[in-house]
Amino acid sequence: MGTGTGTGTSKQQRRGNTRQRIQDVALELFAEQGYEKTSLREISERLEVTKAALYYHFKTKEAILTSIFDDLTRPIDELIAWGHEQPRPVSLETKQKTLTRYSEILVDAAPLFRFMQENQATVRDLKTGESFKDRMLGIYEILKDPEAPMTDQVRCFSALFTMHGGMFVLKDVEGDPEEKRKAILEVAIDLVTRAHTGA
Amino acid sequence: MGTGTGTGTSKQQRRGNTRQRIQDVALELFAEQGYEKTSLREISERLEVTKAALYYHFKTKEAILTSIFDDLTRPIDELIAWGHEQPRPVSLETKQKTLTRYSEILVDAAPLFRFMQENQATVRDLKTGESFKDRMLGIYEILKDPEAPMTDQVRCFSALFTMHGGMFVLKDVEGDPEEKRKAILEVAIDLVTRAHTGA
Amino acid sequence: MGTGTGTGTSKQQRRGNTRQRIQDVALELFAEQGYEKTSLREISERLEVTKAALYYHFKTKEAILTSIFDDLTRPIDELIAWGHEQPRPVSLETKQKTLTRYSEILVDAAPLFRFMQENQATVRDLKTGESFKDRMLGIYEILKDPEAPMTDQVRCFSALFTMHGGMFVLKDVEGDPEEKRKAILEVAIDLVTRAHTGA
Amino acid sequence: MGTGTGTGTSKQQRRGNTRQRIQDVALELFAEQGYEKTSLREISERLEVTKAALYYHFKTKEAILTSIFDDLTRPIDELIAWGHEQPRPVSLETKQKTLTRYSEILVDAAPLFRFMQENQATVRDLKTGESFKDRMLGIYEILKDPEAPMTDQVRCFSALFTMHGGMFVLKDVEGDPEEKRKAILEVAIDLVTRAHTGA
DNA sequence: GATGAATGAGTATTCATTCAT
DNA sequence: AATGAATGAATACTCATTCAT
Repeated sequence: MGTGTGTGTSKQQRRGNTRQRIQDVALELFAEQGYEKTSLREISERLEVTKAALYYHFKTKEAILTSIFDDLTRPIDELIAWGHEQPRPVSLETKQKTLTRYSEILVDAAPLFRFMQENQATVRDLKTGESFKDRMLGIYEILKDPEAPMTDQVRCFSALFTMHGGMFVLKDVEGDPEEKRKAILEVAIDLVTRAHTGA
Repeated sequence: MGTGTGTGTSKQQRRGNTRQRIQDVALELFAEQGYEKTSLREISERLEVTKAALYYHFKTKEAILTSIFDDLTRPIDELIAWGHEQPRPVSLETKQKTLTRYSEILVDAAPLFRFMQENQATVRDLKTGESFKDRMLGIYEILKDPEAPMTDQVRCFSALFTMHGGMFVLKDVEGDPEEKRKAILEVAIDLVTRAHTGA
Repeated sequence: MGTGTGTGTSKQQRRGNTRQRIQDVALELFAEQGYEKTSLREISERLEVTKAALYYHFKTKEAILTSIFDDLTRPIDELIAWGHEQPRPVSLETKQKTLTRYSEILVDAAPLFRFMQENQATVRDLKTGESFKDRMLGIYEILKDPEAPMTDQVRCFSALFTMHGGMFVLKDVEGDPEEKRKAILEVAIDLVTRAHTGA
Repeated sequence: MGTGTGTGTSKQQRRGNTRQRIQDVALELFAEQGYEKTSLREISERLEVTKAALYYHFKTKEAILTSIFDDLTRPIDELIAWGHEQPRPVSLETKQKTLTRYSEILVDAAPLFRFMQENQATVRDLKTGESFKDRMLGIYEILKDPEAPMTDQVRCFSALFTMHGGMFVLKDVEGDPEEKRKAILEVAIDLVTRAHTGA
């Protein structure tokens, strides 16, 4: 279904979508080696353009990163917005749905999340980074019950950590990826359910 | 009966413990700003010595980091060793004890763990980093039951993530630190217990 | 009709030939002070560009040196190629011609050869250095007669050493340069002739 | 006849001859890698002493080199002195004897001469270096005949170059070392003889 | 006769960024 | 839409040397 007839990406095809290609390659490298350790030279070499070309499309190195975040965090923002529109107190069903959708988002944006987890120190003082923590707290707001005891609050966080961490460490464990994702989701939902019902 | 009456550390006092001081300052800065973003210039300036002095005590920048790890990961290695000596199948009690001790270790070496969590991308390709993952899997080995269903395997990982993540994110939540630590530990133990009993 | 009427090189003129200028200045300094003792700072200062500019044109310090060699050793390679195409056994005439041409090459690339002679220790473990020895042996291959007694073999080497050494030490002896070069060439040819005829 | 009974050099043995050992190791390394590229750290590590110890025995790095030269160039100075005492005009016999003795000196101090040849650029601006050139000219003074034509002057230099160069390049040629040395000496003597007789 | 600790000046190299074309 | 050429500031690291002990 591809438009190209030859192998690889022809110069023709490349025209007009360089911006996108920069983002793709950058994310790939950032995730692989970390933000600091990835240089613009590396990115431009892999794209077979000059460093200066990157500056035509983005004002700074940080702007490349930020733009990637912007594209990919939109679904999360929508999820948060949706959650916050739901009637209070938040129903168990809504919480479960939130986790389910979050799990899907996580899979779709896996490289970005991997990057975020592994580069917190760097990302922390990017404006974008700030908002990541906020987003996590945004999801947490949907799940938590302010009246519940501390252990149940922890359970809600735990559900989130389980999903974040699980995505990347379970690679080292045998088993079918989709099955693993489901198991992770199940544990997360279980945690939140128990926090909700106070079981 | 200390010799110094004034404030600050006199040059006298400093003699002989420079190595230790380098490690302290380095960890502080690494945790604050990340490994890559911390330069040897910064470390040496804060210590009021020259960069070259750092090189008298450590062969490379990485060696500074490694030496800090070596000192602080010993307790974990001991815990793993102890766990692996316990009779198989591992009793629930042993698992609980493991988590409890791990929790204490985590608190003691908090800055190091914060650093590790936030600099995974960097730490990954340090030999030392390698071994961190191994250590986590080492603890996991004690907790897990290879026969148990996938969800229970996930619960064991979840317990670990909860402890790691909890330590640092709960800062942003109100409440007494010690109480929070206990709540985290409780949730972790609960997860492992349920995995163990298959409840 | 040059654009500059004043002394020195205008910035206009310099554009586009920086690479060449780096090579010129570098060779000059390398020959004057040795490779190790010449720093990139020195080169860049003399060129009135920044050190980073050097790195735009050459990947490393060694690459500067290598590039100079590449340009200047081509004539030698051509001479060797020519020599090896000649019918065997090599005629005396061919040998004499080889020395004559070699002598001219030596004069043209005098600073480079001076540099090589005086920096053998450094140049030795550069790939480029390797090939210098090979080149010398390449010329030697044309001159030598494998059946001849050891003394005659030595005479052939001696002819080469005489030319190499002569170029630089005879500076300290009175007399017209061109005349001296001719005398050197004559002695070299004489050595090879005697080796050839077994006189 | 050695005093030690064990293998290797015991600490006992080492006492009192550290100065000598420094010179030995230094020359070895200087010859191997060049003067600039050999650091005092390297020397001290190979000797299993501290860098500071070197400074107990020698005022500077250059002083180590100079001291080595002083020890080893004495024979040459004696040869020159002897040569200059001979009646003028210098007889052919004296010239031949000079070359013969020079050849022996060269073999004895081979590493030093190898070093000198390969590090001329470095050695040039050491006071010691100056004197090396002077020494070579000193030998040349004995061999040359100021009235002789330029080609014969060149022959005398050529004899010297042949000996210097020959020592090190003939390594790459098959044959017995002693036999090669003799062949080299023979060629050198032949050159000087022809210069002397004007053949 | 030597060490432990440190310094000051230097090195090659890399990076994000700029700008005229 | 992109390049070629360059910069300024930084970085990790090395070296010869010093000096109190």
